[in-house]
Amino acid sequence: MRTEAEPIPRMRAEDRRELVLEAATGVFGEFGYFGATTDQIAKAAGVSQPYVVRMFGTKEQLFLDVLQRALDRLLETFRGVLAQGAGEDLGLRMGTAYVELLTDRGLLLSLMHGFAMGSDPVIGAVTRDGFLQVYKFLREEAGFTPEQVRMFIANGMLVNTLVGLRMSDEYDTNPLAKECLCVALPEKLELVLALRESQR
Amino acid sequence: MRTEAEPIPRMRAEDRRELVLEAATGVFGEFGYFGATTDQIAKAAGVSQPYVVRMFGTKEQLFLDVLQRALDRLLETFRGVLAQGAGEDLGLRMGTAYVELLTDRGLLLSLMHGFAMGSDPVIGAVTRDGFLQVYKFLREEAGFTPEQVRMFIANGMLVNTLVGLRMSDEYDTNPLAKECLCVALPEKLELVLALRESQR
DNA sequence: GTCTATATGCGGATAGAC
DNA sequence: GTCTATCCGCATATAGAC
Repeated sequence: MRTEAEPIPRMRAEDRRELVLEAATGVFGEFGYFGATTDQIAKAAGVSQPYVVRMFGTKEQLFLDVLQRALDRLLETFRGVLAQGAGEDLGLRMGTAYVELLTDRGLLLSLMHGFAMGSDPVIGAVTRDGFLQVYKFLREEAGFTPEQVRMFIANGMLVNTLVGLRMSDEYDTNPLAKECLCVALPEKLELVLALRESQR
Repeated sequence: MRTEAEPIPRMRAEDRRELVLEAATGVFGEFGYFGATTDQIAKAAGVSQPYVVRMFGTKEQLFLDVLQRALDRLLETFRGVLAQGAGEDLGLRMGTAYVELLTDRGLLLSLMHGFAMGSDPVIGAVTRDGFLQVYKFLREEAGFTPEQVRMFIANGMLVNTLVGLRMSDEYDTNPLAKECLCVALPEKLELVLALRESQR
């Protein structure tokens, strides 16, 4: 029973779309493509489930859009760091920027879930291409040596894994988890720990 | 209509269980926990879907058993390498052994999918513990320095990612994919490429 | 030890009103 | 632009026979 006093919250399609993409990023990041439901995403975005499907056509298309958005942000962030100068500490600054992307809940984790879906004919093709875009950027734009690229990406995947594992949840209670985090994420530890409170 | 000429293939529960675990490892590795279905696993193992559920109680328990088996094999493999001597090339030999584990289809990929499920109350707890077991082994048994541990695990996660992405599928057709693989997996490239044929 | 038949619940998608 | 109602298929799990 709606009255004029409580109007349906409408907004421009573009804004609503961004809102849903943001919500979907968080849910896909936490549960993966198959584990996430369009209803969870809808609730997180504050809209109805059919509307989510309506906006993107299919769940798969929504996931692809989430991946594309995540990739765009990642490259945009890296280019921003590069634009501030390409000194010897470029790798370190980009590593820091990478970890700071974790504040956009699910962004890197959605990509990670995508990386594990290489055998899917459509999602696999998109994620492979996205990964290669990043590789190409590091080599050709950032000017990393092959060895630097390898180390940079490897460390990124390590960060993804530890965040996906929620290892920091046990930082205070499990001494081994604390030690593992200190060893695996030197320089980045504080950033990762700072995120604990902000997420649930 | 069965006759005595085509008997139902029975076997000891233990053997059948191992058969199903092997099949489940492959399917979970390819599709992840939510993406895989007990029916796919049953077909891969050559048994009926209800029997798979009957044997393990629930799909979740089956996945947990798959993860435990994978972890056991991983540590068993590492201990085998360590037993052959702890020279300076230990890291290299263990890295090679790790990649060779890829021949057990889905073993490392199942673990990777588990790593992405840290927020699941039960699966997350198990995978965190498993990851820490490996960390502990590397530090305390293999005697790696913190830096060696970080590099070793980071490279392992990089291998997982590229395999999960099926990047090697494009080795022959996409020059950038080829270059990326050469850069990311020096020393391990041949091993990974050799696996292409053996999988589908 | 293993199957067939089936109950049940859930999730993506569609129809159509407002 | 956004919702409610609902269909339909699929996947896990159960019941029970052989």
